[in-house]
Amino acid sequence: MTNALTALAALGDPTRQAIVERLAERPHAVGALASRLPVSRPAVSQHLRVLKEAGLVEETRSGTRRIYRLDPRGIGAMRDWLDAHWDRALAAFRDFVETPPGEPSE
Amino acid sequence: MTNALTALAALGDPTRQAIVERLAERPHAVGALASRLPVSRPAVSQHLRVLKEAGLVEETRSGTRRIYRLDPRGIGAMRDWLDAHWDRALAAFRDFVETPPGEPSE
DNA sequence: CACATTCGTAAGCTAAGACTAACGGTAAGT
DNA sequence: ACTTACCGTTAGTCTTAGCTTACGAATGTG
Repeated sequence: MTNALTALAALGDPTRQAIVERLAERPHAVGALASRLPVSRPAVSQHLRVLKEAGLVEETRSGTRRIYRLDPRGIGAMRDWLDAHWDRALAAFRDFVETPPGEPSE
Repeated sequence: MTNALTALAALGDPTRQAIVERLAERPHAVGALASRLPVSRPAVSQHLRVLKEAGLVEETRSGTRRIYRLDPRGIGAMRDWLDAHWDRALAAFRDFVETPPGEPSE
């Protein structure tokens, strides 16, 4: 799935943020990620599953190891979502400034 | 605070995502937001506090009402973070393709 | 074939946080 | 001054989800 809201929810966890930052440098195996994180290897495995279902990482098998790397499409979907809301926020801000005495909502 | 990781954590909750989408359209008062969400008004108030501390929304008072609107700076910080990781993900992907038999991690 | 390595999954525990209800405070109207 | 409207805060409950331990599957090696 490449849903921006699902991806945002997946990146809400600090451990998953750290995993994404490591994977942004280069692809990693599960054990290599866990050795540099304050959580156990199964915990990393569970986080990788969430990130994978959110479309943020991809998996390739190399022997008994699973190599994980970032999926640029997932990151791109989030960026598009933020771009759209950023533009709309600026437009809403302009409307807010240009109409001093209005009813802003229903 | 305008930290991208804090902002991402704040946007991890579905209710806060819905609030941000409403605020992207136009500024809203707390009660107006709660009337269109499946949660109570105090819950919306708590979510708005988290979003405010994350630098994603701003507050202006108008009588007894508090008008909330998106803070473009917070959205911009998240977009910058994603841009950086998107670029690094592409670079790491190139390295991965160009080095078939390597040790991908330590 | 036996053994080691790497990893995913299941079960269980625990802590974080999302929610509601009740209360208090401030501003506008009459 | 009294009432109404709108909102933040607190206390408390309860669900969610992240973590660890234990186990089993898959691949590679001697």
